[in-house]
Amino acid sequence: MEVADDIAEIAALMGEPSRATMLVALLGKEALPATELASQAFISPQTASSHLSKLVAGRLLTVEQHGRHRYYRLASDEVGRAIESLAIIAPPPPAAHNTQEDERLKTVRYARTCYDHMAGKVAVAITRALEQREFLMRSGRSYEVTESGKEWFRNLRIDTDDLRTNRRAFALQCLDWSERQYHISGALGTALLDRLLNLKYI
Amino acid sequence: MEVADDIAEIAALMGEPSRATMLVALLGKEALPATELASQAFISPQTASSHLSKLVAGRLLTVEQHGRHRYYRLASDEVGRAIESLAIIAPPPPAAHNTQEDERLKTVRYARTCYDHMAGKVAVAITRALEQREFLMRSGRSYEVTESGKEWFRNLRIDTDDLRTNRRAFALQCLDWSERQYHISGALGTALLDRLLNLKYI
DNA sequence: TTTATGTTTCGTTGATGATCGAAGTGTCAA
DNA sequence: TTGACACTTCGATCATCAACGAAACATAAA
Repeated sequence: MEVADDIAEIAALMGEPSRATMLVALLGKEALPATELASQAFISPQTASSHLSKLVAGRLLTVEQHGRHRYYRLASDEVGRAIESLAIIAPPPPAAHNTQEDERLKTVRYARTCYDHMAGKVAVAITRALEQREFLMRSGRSYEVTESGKEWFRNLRIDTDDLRTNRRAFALQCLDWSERQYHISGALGTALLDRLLNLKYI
Repeated sequence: MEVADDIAEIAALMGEPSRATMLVALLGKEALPATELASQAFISPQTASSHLSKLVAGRLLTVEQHGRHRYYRLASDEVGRAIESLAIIAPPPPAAHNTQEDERLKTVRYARTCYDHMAGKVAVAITRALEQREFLMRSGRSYEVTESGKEWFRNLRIDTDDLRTNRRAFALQCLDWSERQYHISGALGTALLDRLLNLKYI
């Protein structure tokens, strides 16, 4: 199995805790120097160097030399997506022990655009608020907009009837790995995000 | 890093060649017994048993006992998606040595529904055909439907103007890992697939 | 130049884990 | 009951690889 070996190679690179930590660290930031990554993973610079060179050889990271620093970043969006897709399968809700959460993790969670649709704390919060005010209702795997919801969206100059024409991608529930909660994606989510960005709410 | 450890655990499970082979084998089929998986991975039943129990413990697979057989299957669509997302990052196009391709691989590639949108050989072939007849034109990251294309779709009772109302998810290019080619996804792709399934073309 | 800092290479150690033989349990068929 | 088959558990072997100390290299500031 040619393909399986390729997959195994990539997965093995991500399957080592120190490397996984560095990769996740790079999910949030744009690029980080080797020393910073080493300290985040609690390993010595030598060990980090070894890991990083493997990640580069495996095409998961790219390097850029600036003076005596070497800045590492994810090689592509696909790598980021792959890491997220693994996070989604991770163990079920960790039994709510929110006490003193990791600060870096918060940064990642906060207002992450998630490439195409809304995600992260903002999106989840907005979605929950919309649900509580009964502007949005869950319906199987997607959301329905209520009458009062239509009006609310209209105030934001978002025509839900217009978007709805294509029912399929209208307002899907989308599992956000960092919050492990559902939020809206699809056409409605994108329209909402665009609008909020225009209004500079975010 | 709580999250990173979770990711590492999942990735480590996928990062062992024998396990990866079994997972990929399950991507195509619905469910397979332990012995079959063992032979596909070229390992003894004992070793396979060990791997499979780890995959079940890691929530990547589920088991179902039928008589003296145990049928394993992917635990969820998310697991399938994660495996695919890893395959996408795999080494660049393997330099076209199509001679005598693995038979099982072909089976996976053929007419794979890819959960939500069209994928696999059929979808790629259809998409390319549509492009060649100039029913479809690439435009950045999405596709545009030409005038002659509109008519062709209308014959299939697919109203492109209707779908187009929501421009965003209308007809995205979607990279299929098994073919490493772009094909259509989004509203148009789904509508086309539904129609073809109804007409029993597939 | 000297000194400090960022990073790599080398060599060794130690732990983890894949593998299979041997032996066991459970299920089906004769 | 007696086999045959599907699968698991146990135990031992063996290879892989993460980790760091030591040393080297490279760049930048003193």
